[in-house]
Amino acid sequence: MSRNEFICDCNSINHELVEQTISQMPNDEIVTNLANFYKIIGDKTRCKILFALKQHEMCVCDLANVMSMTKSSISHQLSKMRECSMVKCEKRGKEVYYSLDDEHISEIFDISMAHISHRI
Amino acid sequence: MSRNEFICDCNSINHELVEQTISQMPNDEIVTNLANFYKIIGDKTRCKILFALKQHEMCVCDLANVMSMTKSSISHQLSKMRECSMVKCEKRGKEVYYSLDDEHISEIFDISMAHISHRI
DNA sequence: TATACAGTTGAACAGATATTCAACTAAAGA
DNA sequence: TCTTTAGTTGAATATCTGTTCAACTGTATA
Repeated sequence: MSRNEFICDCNSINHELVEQTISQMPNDEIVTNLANFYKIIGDKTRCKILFALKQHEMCVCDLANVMSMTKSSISHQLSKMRECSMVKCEKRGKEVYYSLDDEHISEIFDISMAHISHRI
Repeated sequence: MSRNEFICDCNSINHELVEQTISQMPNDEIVTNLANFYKIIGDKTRCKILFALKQHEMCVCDLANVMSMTKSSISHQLSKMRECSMVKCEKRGKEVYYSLDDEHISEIFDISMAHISHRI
């Protein structure tokens, strides 16, 4: 990348550092996935759903009552969480039981919780 | 909480589990903080800023060039990241140098990255 | 088979949020 | 002191996102 391709014309730019950082930046797909993953946790409703499912598998009605929200609203959120493989579901009779998709989710949630508690 | 206070009138509710989960739910302040923290990482631009600052401290112009974005836009994002103590800054001459606020941020970012890479 | 129930889904709406633009502050150098 | 430069800030706009509502699917039961 040559000098005049830089978007900002400040004189204080550390060109070597900028170019090195660009070259080390993870590819767009990874960054997108990382951001999308955190966007999902970055919502009170979904945080609480994760916390609830960490305790025990639950059907949509259970979750609706835990959260004091409508089934529809919970179902929409669960759909997003399924999309990114945060939760999995299993239909048993008329009910659909949801649980965390894998141990990773629980772990990362614990670490984050500890991190936050540490800062308050 | 008595039976008729439940928001959803399904017959399949596991009342004991629901009440137990509600009682174990972290208080609202903690959930809010957790969600807000992740909302900040849950954005491509801010993910990239974090990645860049993990490599080295940088001024706003450096970051603008790394990201190919305007100084104003970067500055707005840095402001949000400062608010939740993700980054800190230090004015030296005309420039303002930004860096990650503490080791926690770097750690949690690494863990998340490993987690995501694992899933792709 | 008809009905009730658990859950899903798409459209619509309201509130949140990222970027742009222009005006501003503060520091450096002429 | 005047000008330039690095960065900040508030308002405006466009886009995104969470919840609601109503209609729908599939399963259980009377």
